[in-house]
Amino acid sequence: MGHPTLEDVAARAGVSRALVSLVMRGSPKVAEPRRKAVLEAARELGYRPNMMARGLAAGRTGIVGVLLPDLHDPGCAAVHDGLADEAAHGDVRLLATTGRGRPARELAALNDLLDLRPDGVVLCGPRIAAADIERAAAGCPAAVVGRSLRSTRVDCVTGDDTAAVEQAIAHLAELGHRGMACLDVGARPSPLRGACEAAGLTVVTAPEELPRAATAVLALGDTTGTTALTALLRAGRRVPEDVSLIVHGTPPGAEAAQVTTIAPPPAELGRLAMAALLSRVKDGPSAKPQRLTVPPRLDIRTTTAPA
Amino acid sequence: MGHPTLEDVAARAGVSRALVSLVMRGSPKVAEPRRKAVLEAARELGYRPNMMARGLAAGRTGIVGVLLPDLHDPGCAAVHDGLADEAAHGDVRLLATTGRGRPARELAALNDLLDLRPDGVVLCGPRIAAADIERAAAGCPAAVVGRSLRSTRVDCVTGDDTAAVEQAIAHLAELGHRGMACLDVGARPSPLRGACEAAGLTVVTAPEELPRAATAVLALGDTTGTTALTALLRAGRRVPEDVSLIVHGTPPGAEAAQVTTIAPPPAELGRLAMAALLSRVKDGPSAKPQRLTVPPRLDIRTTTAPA
DNA sequence: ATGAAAGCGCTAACAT
DNA sequence: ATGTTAGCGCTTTCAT
Repeated sequence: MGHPTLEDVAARAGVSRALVSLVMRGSPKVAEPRRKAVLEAARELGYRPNMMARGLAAGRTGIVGVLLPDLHDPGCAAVHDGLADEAAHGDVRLLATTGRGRPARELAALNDLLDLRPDGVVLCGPRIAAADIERAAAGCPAAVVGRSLRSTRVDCVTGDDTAAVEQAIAHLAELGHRGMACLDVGARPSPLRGACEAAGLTVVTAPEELPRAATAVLALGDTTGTTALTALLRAGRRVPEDVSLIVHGTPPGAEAAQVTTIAPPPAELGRLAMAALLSRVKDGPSAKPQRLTVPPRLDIRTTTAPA
Repeated sequence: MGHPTLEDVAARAGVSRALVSLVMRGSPKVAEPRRKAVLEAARELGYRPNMMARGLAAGRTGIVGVLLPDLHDPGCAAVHDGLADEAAHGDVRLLATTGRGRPARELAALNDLLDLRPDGVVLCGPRIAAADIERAAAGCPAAVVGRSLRSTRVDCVTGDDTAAVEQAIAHLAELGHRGMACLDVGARPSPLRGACEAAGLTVVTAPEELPRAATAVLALGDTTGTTALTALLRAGRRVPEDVSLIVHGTPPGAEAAQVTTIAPPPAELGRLAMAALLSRVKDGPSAKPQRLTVPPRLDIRTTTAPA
């Protein structure tokens, strides 16, 4: 035989199925002796509720699906932490799928998630078409982190990129730097590149291309954050004596390597998104979508110093 | 109304429910005109199969649950890639949960996974008790990556740690290094530390503690990998001129930073684990457990040079 | 090749 | 406080 069912537990405890169901869901209206007996029987049999059956019968699954573009992105990991923290407040379990870098797979992963009939979905930095997101949101409460959609039903939580660039530049300017450059390694151009150019920064895509005159650099991108530091150091330029470095993003090891960073706190983004989603799940589709913008946080460590 | 059901599709296409079910699962024994009509109707209604109902009725869910200790671990991300690659060969969807660093939460996450009645589960570097793993494996095919269990039903795939240390030391020795040290930053001591000590390496837990005499260091741990490099560089020691560095693990940016690494290829671990699991799913619990050990791979980049 | 009918394990409304 | 019952949406024999 496979897994024991509610019925098995009921038989062993000498009660009805419904009573067991009540006990399993922690209903307060079951007499103590009965409850004890039921729990005991369940334990003895090694019973575990079947979420498939429960979800089907209840019309809600208690699942919140999380779509991640890629597990390698440390920013997404931090967002997920925030999601999980906040999810603890609701009666909800997080289940993650990933697109592994390809939009097509991301869409497939999202569809797999939706087939589970989750109570809601969170899309982290989705690369799929806006129309696909909108379609998903039509059938299931949805929140998006790190991308701003014009939508009537999706909650969006994003960092304030322009402010981030401005603050980074301001910090460097305050330290007396005049020659600043922006380093955007990474396969695709960072969404921040535009803001950097607008702010008058020279943008280069490799450390060697940095103008010698630059005494300060703003590096873009989570994954390439500490890479910029090592590249600089190995090129024989001392940091921060010769050149100051600010990284935009939340690279792993930034703290250990003591690099100054600026970024919207990713866990905060996650927390806000989950909070918005949970309230949307509670209030029904009526709730009007929230569009939250989180200010960046500047963590001054030891890679920035006076010019 | 909520989501359209099989019945809705059947009604619209003017056929029976069973026929639609066959079409949805791609059965070959449905006449072409009918099939077309059904698919058309499904598309028009925006039908999506309900996995809860399907899983309940079919007795299998097509889900493989993946338990990750922590999304921040780049090694686990790579393992997951391998799992996903191999999973594409089976008719299976990956769903991930995480313990976020705490064994208690990891166990909870595992239980949530098991409640879904997955066709199988993969545990990546689990920190929970062996008994808990064994219990899980009793009800559901299970594979473990990165930890070796003595079990009659769990497949285990691990890297060969001793060989890794040996090869790292051999590589350094070949380059003429005699003073070698091992750097094990990280909250908990690395499982490799023992092997390093056994090999006669001095183990220190902070870069400053490295003996000046050491001309080569073996750094342990995925997350702290490039950290070791920056710490060395910023301490004014040139790499590899003054000191050679090998990192054990798969730190993000290792390639970009050109650091020499040694590690079992994590994606390979994942691929093997999923392959083992899928064959176990097919063959039933009868299959005897596989215990696979993957040899390390040495990636010589630019942080190691002759003494 | 297609349809009819019996569940899968559970919840929820109702009855007692 | 506890039991009865009718589904939830689907798969799967078994007829036809």
